[in-house]
Amino acid sequence: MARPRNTDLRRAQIVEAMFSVMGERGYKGASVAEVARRAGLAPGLVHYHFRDKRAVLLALIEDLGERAARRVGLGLAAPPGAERLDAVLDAFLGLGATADPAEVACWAAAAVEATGDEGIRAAFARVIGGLIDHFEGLLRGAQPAATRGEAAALVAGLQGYFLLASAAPGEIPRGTAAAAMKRMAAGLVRG
Amino acid sequence: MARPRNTDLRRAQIVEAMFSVMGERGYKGASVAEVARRAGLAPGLVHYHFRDKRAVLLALIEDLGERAARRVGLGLAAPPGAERLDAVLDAFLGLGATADPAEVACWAAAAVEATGDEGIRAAFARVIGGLIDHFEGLLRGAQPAATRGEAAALVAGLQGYFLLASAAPGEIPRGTAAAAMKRMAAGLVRG
Amino acid sequence: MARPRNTDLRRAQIVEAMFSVMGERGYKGASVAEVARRAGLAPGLVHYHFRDKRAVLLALIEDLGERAARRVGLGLAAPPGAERLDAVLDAFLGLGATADPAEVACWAAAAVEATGDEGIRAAFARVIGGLIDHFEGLLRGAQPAATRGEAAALVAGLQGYFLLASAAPGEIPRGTAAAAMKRMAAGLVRG
Amino acid sequence: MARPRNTDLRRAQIVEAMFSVMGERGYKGASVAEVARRAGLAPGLVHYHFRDKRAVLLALIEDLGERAARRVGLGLAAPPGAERLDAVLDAFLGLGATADPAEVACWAAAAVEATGDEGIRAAFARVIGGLIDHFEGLLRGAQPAATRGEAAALVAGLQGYFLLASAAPGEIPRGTAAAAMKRMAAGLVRG
DNA sequence: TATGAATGAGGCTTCATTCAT
DNA sequence: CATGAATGAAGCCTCATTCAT
Repeated sequence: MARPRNTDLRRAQIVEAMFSVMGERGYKGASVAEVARRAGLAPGLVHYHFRDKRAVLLALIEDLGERAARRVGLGLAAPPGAERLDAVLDAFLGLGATADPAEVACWAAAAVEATGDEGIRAAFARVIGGLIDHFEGLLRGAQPAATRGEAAALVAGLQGYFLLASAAPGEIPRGTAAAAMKRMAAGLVRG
Repeated sequence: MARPRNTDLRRAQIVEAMFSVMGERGYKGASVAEVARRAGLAPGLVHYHFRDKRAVLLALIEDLGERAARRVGLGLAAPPGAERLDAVLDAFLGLGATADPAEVACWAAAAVEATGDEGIRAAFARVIGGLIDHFEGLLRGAQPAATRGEAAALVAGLQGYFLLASAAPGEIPRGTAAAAMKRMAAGLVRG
Repeated sequence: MARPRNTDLRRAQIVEAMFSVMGERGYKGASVAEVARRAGLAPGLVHYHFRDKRAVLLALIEDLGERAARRVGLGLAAPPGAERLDAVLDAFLGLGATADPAEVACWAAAAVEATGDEGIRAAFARVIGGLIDHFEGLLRGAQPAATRGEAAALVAGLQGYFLLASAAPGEIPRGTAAAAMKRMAAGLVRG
Repeated sequence: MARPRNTDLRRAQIVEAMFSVMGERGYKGASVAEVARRAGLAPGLVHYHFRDKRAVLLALIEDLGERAARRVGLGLAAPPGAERLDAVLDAFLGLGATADPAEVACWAAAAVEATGDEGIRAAFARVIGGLIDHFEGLLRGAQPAATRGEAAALVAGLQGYFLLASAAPGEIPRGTAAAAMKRMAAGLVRG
């Protein structure tokens, strides 16, 4: 007897739905009702598995970090050094087939919420910090004198690229701007 | 009676207040009542001078463009070429004393709204396009072969810097990351 | 131009409606929507004039205090001393035509909320304290050695009478129990 | 399998938990989930053992009656007459070490619910009636001409004392007001 | 009996917008 | 132009109750 626990599954479903809705409407615009609907769940269930809407955002921010880590992972097949950095940048810039408008928009929406909320900011900063860590390693692989500040600038560049790709797509033609982004990164490597 | 028209003054007050509130709480979080309060006006007056809240955002986006143009103007005192580009970047990165958290946060909040609204997106894109124009000229001044895609990447980098400075300030130490940002720009110039 | 302020009127209407609804259903059972309906107002208006539902309760508690003071006032026509105490007790016990089920039930409902909320408790205590003050004076008028503890016991007795008249009316036949209540009070006066 | 029946135990646990929670938050504020948690049971179990939340309240009211009867019992060790009445009053007024905030608050919360619900009112009235019976006997033991109305007034006084001790403790100093309460009771006995 | 997930109604509150003055 | 009250639609959240296991 006793129902089997399925909280992890449900939480994942809800975060996924929040990901999708927030990508379209931002955090405030993502109503809990709509998130539940898109997850195929009853409205009340969201609050059974999460304390409140904010907790869903926190979980989503973790999830964004994992998605980013996966993208980094995609590039690790390449040989170390400049080539590997290049491959990872490709994975992020979506030169391949991995571009995802929702993911891109979620980063921006999460950042906006982070601005006004201490706790969100901390979670967001942790994830961004992890991303910078990854890029610091990649940069060092190509240029041993690379600094953390440079890795941070690189991550900022990617976030900005995401931001504009989402908010002013016409002005940021994915191909050419992405190529220029890589050239900027190359500037760091050459020192 | 011929009461002197003061619509322009009022509109500016309201946009300024929106700028301030939205910098703290985002667009959806900026209630009309709070905007009015911060402008020192009665709530009803906002809708006398603007059709709706969205119209205030549109006006604010214009305003952000003008603020950016002013920053560009700050650098025009420098001699043309690499030095001028450098001076303008300084003005944006706030290496001088011009950093403004509200401005930075407003860009991100506006971008998020642009994602989900055709009209906002168009206005935002126009302003971003104008900014890219400016940087395209600056880049060309330093390196005649520079492309619009490179200018776009540069603007994206600045926006990303703003985003993270606002959302994860601890991870983006203003000094070192800003310096790296300039080095990235230099990479573009050297081609 | 400019709308005339009518906040005081509206607040009074809302408190009156809360008085009525809460007398029937208790505080938690008194939904803001029902309170608004009974006041003939739109639901949102309650929160325009009061920060939240709790603030309405606080205002209502003040109001209960004023209603009680008015009852005390009714007895002040009687000559000082035992007669005046007697007249005030009559006013409270509703031996006359002043019994009001809602008032009686509101006292109990307010007391219950006071139990679990520091701020409500403070407001409730202040009003009860004022009532005790009145009765202390009345007791002293009849028996100079009377103490505040005796006044407190008398007020407690009245509150208990209200409570049971509201919750177990069949067991507290208004006439005979009220008479006994007065006899108990008389016991205090004789010392 | 013949699992041993434990319904009575479970019901008692649940009533005890309701007693505890309701003493802090009132009836409406006592969520079934919190009651279950405090009973150490799963939420669903409450509705297995009770038709609904209201049924728990009805059981709790019975329980309050039994607690009161036990307090009366405490005083029965004293010799009949005025002394016994005195002892019972002591047991109720908590002059000894038996004061229990939850019990006191539960009486008030139950009374409030009784106001708006026929069935609850009946159950509450029955318990109050039983209490009045006890006090009628006690009063008669001390003063043969005592009436039921006097017993009712006495019980009302005790309930009011409970009410204020719970809702405005600062205004009802337990010691002196309790002493005055006893003096009021004495007034009845002397007739 | 027991578990804990699921449901859906309803409550409080916020807020863009309208309107009488 | 200006004021500030008024409206009503959502939105977030809680919770009694049901149900599959």
